[in-house]
Amino acid sequence: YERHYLEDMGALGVAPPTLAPKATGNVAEMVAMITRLIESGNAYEADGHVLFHVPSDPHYGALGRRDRDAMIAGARVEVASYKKDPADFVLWKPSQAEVIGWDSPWGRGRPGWHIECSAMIEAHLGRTIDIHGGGLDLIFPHHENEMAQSRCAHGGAPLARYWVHNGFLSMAGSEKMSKSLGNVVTVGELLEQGHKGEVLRFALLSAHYRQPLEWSEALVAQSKATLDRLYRSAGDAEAGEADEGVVGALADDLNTPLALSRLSAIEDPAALKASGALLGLLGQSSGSWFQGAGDLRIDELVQARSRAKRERNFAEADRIREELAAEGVVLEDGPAGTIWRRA
RNA sequence: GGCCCGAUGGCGGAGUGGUUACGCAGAGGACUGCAAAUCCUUGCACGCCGGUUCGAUUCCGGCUCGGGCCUCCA
Repeated sequence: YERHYLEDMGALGVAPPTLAPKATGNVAEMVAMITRLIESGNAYEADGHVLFHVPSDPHYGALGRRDRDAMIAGARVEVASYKKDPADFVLWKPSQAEVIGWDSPWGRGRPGWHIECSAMIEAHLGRTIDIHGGGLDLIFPHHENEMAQSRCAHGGAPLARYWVHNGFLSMAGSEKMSKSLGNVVTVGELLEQGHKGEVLRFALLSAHYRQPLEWSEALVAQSKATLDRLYRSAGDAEAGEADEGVVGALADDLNTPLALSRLSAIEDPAALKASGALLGLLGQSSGSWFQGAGDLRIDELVQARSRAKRERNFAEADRIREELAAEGVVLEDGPAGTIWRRA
């Protein structure tokens, strides 16, 4: 599963992570953090569980911008009897014999969801990190709780300086894409359908990360058409200086749609190449973009057609062009001869 | 029910208190043996109702619609 994920991300031009810790390998760190939270009075043991005591943290609720009363008033789930406060959440819970578990000062059990992240961030990145990302749906409770745990375990030091939450991808005409609804389209499937990873990347970048994005065939087609044009105008130039407009758009909270639109205004191919690189685009040669690995048979057919054209045998020339069109190859006659590309 | 976010032309999407991008698709023209590509021209919008303002797509309030969350699991 992890391998597929990394392959898909690679196809989209996403850089691989330098560090990918696993929760199961960091249980000791979680236990240590929970112990500290108990010592500092922010957590307590009850009925085999260890719970974070929300009222002990005066800053709780800042991220999700909700107050405690609203949270409690809106609660849909029964409050477990062992909680001191309805908002308290689990740091450690007991495991039955058949469930995976680790030994701890509170008996055999497993960590709660939120503490995993807090402990691994502390262990691998330090107390305060620059940017913490995640989906919009994780703001509450997950990130709120992570923040609270780390803040209280670190004497008030914030967990992250900036929070970046992305909007959802949805399928045209349906609700949010989710495995349980069965309306997913995977990167792997799209690649198998013949879509290029770079096209998918462009499509994903076409909406601001905070906005929802509705996935559709039309979106993919538009992205492909736009990239085709950009590749034509970039040609095989060496990357030069990136365009200031593109840099400015990205510097403004990663405004990728604006950055993409500014790509279209760049006339200098070297600047276009460099600016595209900032977005992870236009990295291929125009030859590999339009023709892929190349094809000798197509080259020969194109030459045969050029001969026919020279003899003004347009019927034969058109026949060859249509034959190639049928397999998705488009010909363009220019002053320097005929070039071909895959549609 | 509570809280939060969004609503821009056929489609994607930026942005703004007054002249509003850009891309894709469309239309017309140039070019071409015909096309393709390219270039030129061109039509098309700011959910609804109020308010503030000389003026609102932009600010405020309400409404409608869409999306997310409300401590079960991760």
